Amino acid sequence: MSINISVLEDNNSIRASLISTIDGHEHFFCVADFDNPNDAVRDLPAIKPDVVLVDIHMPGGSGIEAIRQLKKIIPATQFIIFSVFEDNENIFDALTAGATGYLTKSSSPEKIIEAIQDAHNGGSPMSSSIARKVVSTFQQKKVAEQSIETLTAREQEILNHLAKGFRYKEIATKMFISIETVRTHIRNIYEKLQVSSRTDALNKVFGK
Amino acid sequence: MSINISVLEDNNSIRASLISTIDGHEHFFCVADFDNPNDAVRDLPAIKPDVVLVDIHMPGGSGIEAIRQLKKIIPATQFIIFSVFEDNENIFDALTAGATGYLTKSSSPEKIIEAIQDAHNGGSPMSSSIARKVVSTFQQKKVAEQSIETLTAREQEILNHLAKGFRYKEIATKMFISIETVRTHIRNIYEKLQVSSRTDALNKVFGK
DNA sequence: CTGAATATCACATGAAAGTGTTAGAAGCAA
DNA sequence: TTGCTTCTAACACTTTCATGTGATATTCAG
Repeated sequence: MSINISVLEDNNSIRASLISTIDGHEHFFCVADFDNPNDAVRDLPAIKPDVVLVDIHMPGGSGIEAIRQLKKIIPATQFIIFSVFEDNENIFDALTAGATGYLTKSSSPEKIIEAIQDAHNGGSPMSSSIARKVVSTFQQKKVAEQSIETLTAREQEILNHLAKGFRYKEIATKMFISIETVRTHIRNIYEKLQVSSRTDALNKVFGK
Repeated sequence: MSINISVLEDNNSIRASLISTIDGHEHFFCVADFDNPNDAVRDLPAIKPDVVLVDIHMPGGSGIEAIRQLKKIIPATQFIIFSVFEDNENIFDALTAGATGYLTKSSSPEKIIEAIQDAHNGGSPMSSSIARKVVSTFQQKKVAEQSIETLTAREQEILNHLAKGFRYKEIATKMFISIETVRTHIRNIYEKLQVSSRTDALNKVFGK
């Protein structure tokens, strides 16, 4: 089972080095390489490689933007970022654009090979320090979760319905209680959360 | 530089195996082990280990719940899940509860040692297949991003104000337009998004 | 047992939000 | 020019929401 790979990287020597790393592996084939995003966006949809290694900063555009466009056309292709940068901004943007892996340029050839294999097998290769940054975005909700704890079970239940956009009437029906009871609970919720509207309450509890 | 580690795992043989893996390493010390969450929540705050390996399913409670409680008291301690399960539910819950790593029980002793080291050094050790599940939650926003593109600049501006919970009157003042105009824009926004309330619109655009 | 917390229900009032319809001004493209 | 889109604005009407001020029942800990 062979893997077809493409490289998008403006630096000639880095690109050459990547290609030789890839072609040095028995089942890996570098089927196309580009030094600018435009050519890549134009040609890759016809080539449909399994995996593409993508640099972020290139003269002529961002590799992230290229991924955003290509992922719509060839969603089965896996994109791995290959960048010197490790900041939250780039990582987050890359992942939302459709990248499934994130390598730093200091990665060894062995790591690169392993990452390509991982991505092709449905994994998301990334260093554990990058994973931490991804994970930490999940944990920023902890502040909000404290305020939710002051609510009773019934109140939390109603809050979740509010979050889904149900009207008081609908909530009442779903919970087999009167609309007046729903009102009362919501009044208490708002008081505990120190807000005075549905949207404010949701913003307070479920972050922005 | 040595690392103090604790183990929370109900299965006696697995726990013993973990402990021997840890103590077999030069700079690792297993300073405490527990076979149930209650004892761990009671004793760990005084012990303050650097890293804790935590099983999810135990008679007496969930390891995830234990992490949730402990992380508040000893936030510097790193928690690594050690579970047979690899489903979205558990992974997501564990990370929001405060776990920074996620290992499956099939991990080799070498991987375990490496994971402990990673977690202690600020990383989030996890397999690339688990990372993929984390990453995919980021990418689910793509559907929403398409619907936002159909909105005009002015409409998007108003949508953002809606998201912050401002009332029509406030939005009108901020944007130097009449409240009637705000209404009109919002009517158009709702039509484009195929919704009929503020909350529904926000859920549609800014994921749930 | 008693009081606090929770859950339930009610009525009144005004503010806010949503719906239907219409319409003028500006800009841009065919 | 004609037509389309966007931004702007207004009026009428209905529904939903927020607030104030009550009340009763249940549960559970001290």
